[in-house]
Amino acid sequence: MAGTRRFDEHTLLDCAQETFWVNGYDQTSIEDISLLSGVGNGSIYAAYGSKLGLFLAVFSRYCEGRVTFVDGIVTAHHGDFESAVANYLDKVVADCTSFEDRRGCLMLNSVAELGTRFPEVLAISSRAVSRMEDVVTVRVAQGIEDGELSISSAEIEPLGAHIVLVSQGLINLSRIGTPVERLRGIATLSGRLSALQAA
Amino acid sequence: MAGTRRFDEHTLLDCAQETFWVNGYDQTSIEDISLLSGVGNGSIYAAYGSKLGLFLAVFSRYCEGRVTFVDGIVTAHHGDFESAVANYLDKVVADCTSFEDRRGCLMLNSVAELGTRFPEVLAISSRAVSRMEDVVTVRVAQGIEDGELSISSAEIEPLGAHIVLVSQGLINLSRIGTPVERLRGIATLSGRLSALQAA
DNA sequence: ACGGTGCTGGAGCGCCTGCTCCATGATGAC
DNA sequence: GTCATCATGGAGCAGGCGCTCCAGCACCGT
Repeated sequence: MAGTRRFDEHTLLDCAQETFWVNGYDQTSIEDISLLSGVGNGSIYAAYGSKLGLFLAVFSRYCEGRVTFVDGIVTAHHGDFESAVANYLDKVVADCTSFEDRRGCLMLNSVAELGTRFPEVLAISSRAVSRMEDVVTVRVAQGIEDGELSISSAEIEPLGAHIVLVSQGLINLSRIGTPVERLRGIATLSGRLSALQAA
Repeated sequence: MAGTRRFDEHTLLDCAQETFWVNGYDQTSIEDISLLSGVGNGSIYAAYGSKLGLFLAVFSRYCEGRVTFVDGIVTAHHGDFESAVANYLDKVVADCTSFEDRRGCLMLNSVAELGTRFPEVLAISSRAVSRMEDVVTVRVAQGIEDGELSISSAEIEPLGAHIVLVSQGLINLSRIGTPVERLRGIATLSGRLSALQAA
């Protein structure tokens, strides 16, 4: 077939993600992305149809990545339940404070900016959050099986959701510029509480 | 003095807040606010200087209101520590689910949309969050005094921050459309964990 | 009554940006 | 080697918006 795609989709999505993440959706113009990535706007519109189309491609990929990130942390860790929670929250804090501009999480930022306007953003986000909760909930269930914590079975799922919620709260605090040490202090306490260990 | 202000500032700020909250900063035009409030744009620019100036006036007032909201809930409640936390989280869930469009919290939304662009937004927000944490931390300290929970004094402040963080996490979940019953379930568990009561 | 002060709000300017169009040339089939 | 195909990206269009300007008028002090 003639006329095969010549631009590198991976590079384009990386550039677009960076710009959307730092500047937000409305403050990002297609021209910004075009200049940064070297891909002309005609090619972008041919491939994604609209600015929103490009954004949703970026956004879906990002959310997938976040789920994988959480899954990686939880799956890779070996240790009791309390240390698993502590490890998870530590990794989240380390991740979100690694950006000097404290840009937060593209998913959380986009939900706040675009949730009302574009239902697709809410749909993609809530699916991603659900999957994160599933990953954590599985670890909670395993903790019960191993006798590391005792809660009623009806509370397994809320506990998974609670832990994910706490991680998002930490990212939020980091977004407003909370110092790392303080974040770590809160994360440590939150982790112990989530593992039902009196402080 | 001649030429006294004729438009009602309270009405203007209410209209502006509503529009900024529902549509976000960038999607709100001065003309929108002008039409909704009946105040001409010349008057708005005379009073606030710029779109950002108007927004910051709205935003400061909103954040003040949120601190007062939290303070009112915590101060008005009489009961043991666990019920105080449960009551606080319940009220927050009730508040943010009372909007059918699940618009979330103007403070959290604005931090996400404008945090990078306008440092003033971060400054105002972090001050407001600090004050909320202070209010809750005072109640935690009182709980210790009353012998309702035993944690080291170094953990009083992180626990206050943790509880505020959880409330923001719940608002976030509500923003993506989580059903009320599920929010309440998570809030109940989170409350018990925060009060160091095994579930 | 009267005059002046300064608020008011509609009209308009300039800029930005999402999107379209099209001449170009690289590509692959034959 | 030749040709048809189609991605490419710069130029341009149309609409929206932040902000300014100014003529008019409501208000208050005298």
